[in-house]
Parts: sequence; structure tokens; C-alpha cells
Amino acid sequence: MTSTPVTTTATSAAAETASAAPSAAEAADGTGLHGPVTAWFDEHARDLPWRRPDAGAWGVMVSEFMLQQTPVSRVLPVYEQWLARWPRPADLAAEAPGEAVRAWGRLGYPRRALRLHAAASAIQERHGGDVPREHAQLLALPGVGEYTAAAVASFAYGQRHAVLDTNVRRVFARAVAGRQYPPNATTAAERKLARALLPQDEALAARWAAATMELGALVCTARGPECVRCPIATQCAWRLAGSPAHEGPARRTQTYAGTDRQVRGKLLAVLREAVSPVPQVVLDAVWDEPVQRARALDGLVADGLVEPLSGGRYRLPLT
DNA sequence: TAGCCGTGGTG
DNA sequence: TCACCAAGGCT
Repeated sequence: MTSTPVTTTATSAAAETASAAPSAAEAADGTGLHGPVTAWFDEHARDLPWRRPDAGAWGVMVSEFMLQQTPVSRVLPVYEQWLARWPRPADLAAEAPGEAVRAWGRLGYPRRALRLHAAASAIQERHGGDVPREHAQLLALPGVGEYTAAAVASFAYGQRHAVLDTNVRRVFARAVAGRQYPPNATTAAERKLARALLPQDEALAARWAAATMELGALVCTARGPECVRCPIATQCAWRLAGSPAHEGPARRTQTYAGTDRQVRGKLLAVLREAVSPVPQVVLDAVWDEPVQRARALDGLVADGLVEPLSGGRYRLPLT
């Protein structure tokens, strides 16, 4: 997507959508996408707990950590338990990191639990227990990258940031770039496009960010996009091009069976369920190949997910 | 920067 | 059935 028509005048489709006189915010939308997408969002947005007014910045941050590479349906129950147990960053920071790992359950990527715990500690130490508002301060927290920093600043504090997740990238790839899928890795061109499409008005920008994500999650999905339900189908560059199939390098496919990741998962599952230190012999039972098993366990220890004790016993980390 | 890091639902 | 996919971050 080298050339993007973000500076074109409003399309006829956009003009049709704005039946009455367009507001100042809509008039600033050179693409004609803001109005239809945010209007669709107002009607179809899911009622998710981290979107409720009482969720707070901490609730938003917890949800963003959990939602990294994990579907909403699996996050919901864990999120509720997590917020009930640790309603403030200080509450989590006061716990052993292993308790965060245990409460993480089977969400996957348990290092996120460790990082969320570390982020809570950093918030307590550096920000007096309040989730910081500044993008740069958010970005400096453990486990917070470009996406999460922008998401928290936008969703929790209503700021104007380009929020570029896999959903938004796919929506932009189709609607603007005319491709079925975005590139494997986020490109500078995508960031530039996201900034260009961001409404000037702060509140509208925050709504736009949430709306484009929701559109990608509910309608403009990876496998079976439901274009008949899409508010910008008539403007979609990919559709207008005849919905061409993805070109270029195959999207990376990652195997799981037989990998260290699977072994780590099995080892950690045992430790999560255990209420007392686990003897080596119990861990040995989860995988029959000793070299890989040892490598996986060493990796967990190196990552801080597992604490080795004397006598060949192991547990989730207390510190 | 490409590879690694979990888990489970699904078309 | 089995790849693909899901609100990424880190090195």
C-alpha cells in the first residue's frame, strides 16, 4: 500500500450516508469512512465489561493484556475473576507473581501474566498506583507495546492515537489498500495510513479506533467476511477490485504439536494446579523425551515462570 | 527482524 | 481432519 487515497474528497457513498448537513467532524473525513463506521459501531458494539464506564483504566489495561492473541470469549470469565480479586494495580502488585500465573489459567502465553504483574508493580512504584495517561509512560511498562499503549490511552482516557491491531490492519488492508490481508509484519506505510485516517477530533478518534477494531472482529473477519453487513462495503477497495485472493508470501503458519511450547504448557499446567512444590519426577511424567523436557523446564525457569527449589522440586514463583 | 511464546475454537 | 486464527510483545 504505497499510495493511499486518503486526501480524496468525500465519495458519493459518504454523501448518501450523511443525509443531513454533515457535522464539522464528518466534514473533516476525506475518506467518507468515519461516519458509516462509527454509526455502525454505535448500533452494533458488543457490551463488553472493559467497555463499561466503571471499568476504569486498570480494567482496560487488564483486558488488553488478556486479549493479546486470545479471543474475547476465553478472556471474559478470567477477566471478571481477575478484577474481582485485584481491583487495583496495588492489589496485584502485593501478590506473588506466581499467583498471577495461576489465575491466568489456560489463557495461554503465561508470560503475559508475569508482565501484567510487573506492570502493576511499576505502576505502584512509578505512578502512585494509578495507570499512567501518557503514551510514553504506558509504553515503558512491562508487556506494553505500541498497540497496548495506544489502546489504553485511547479506550481508557479518550485520547487520540492510531490503534493498529490485527483487526484494524485487516480492515484498512481491504477497505483502503484493496488487499485481502495486511502484510505479515506491520509496516511504516500502515502506520502512516492509520495516522492519516485518524479523525482530528479527540473523542471521535477514540470512537473510530474502537469502531474499526470492532468492525474487523465482527464483520470484516479473516476467513469469512460478511460484506453484506459491512457499512463501508460500497467503498471497500478490495471488493471494488473483485475481492482478489491474497498475493505474495504465504502467511506464517506455526506448528504446535511436538514443540517446546507444548511441553512448557504441559509442565506449567501441572504447576498451576499444584498447591505445594512439585517433585521433578512428577514433571518428568508430562513428556517422555528427556532432552526436550529439560530444555522446556529450563526455559520456564529462565523466564521467571517457574522457581526451582532444593531437592529437585519446583513451584510457581513467590518473588 | 524473524522466530519464539499457549491454548482452544472453527471452517 | 487439520491448518488457520485470535485486541501482541520481546529479543
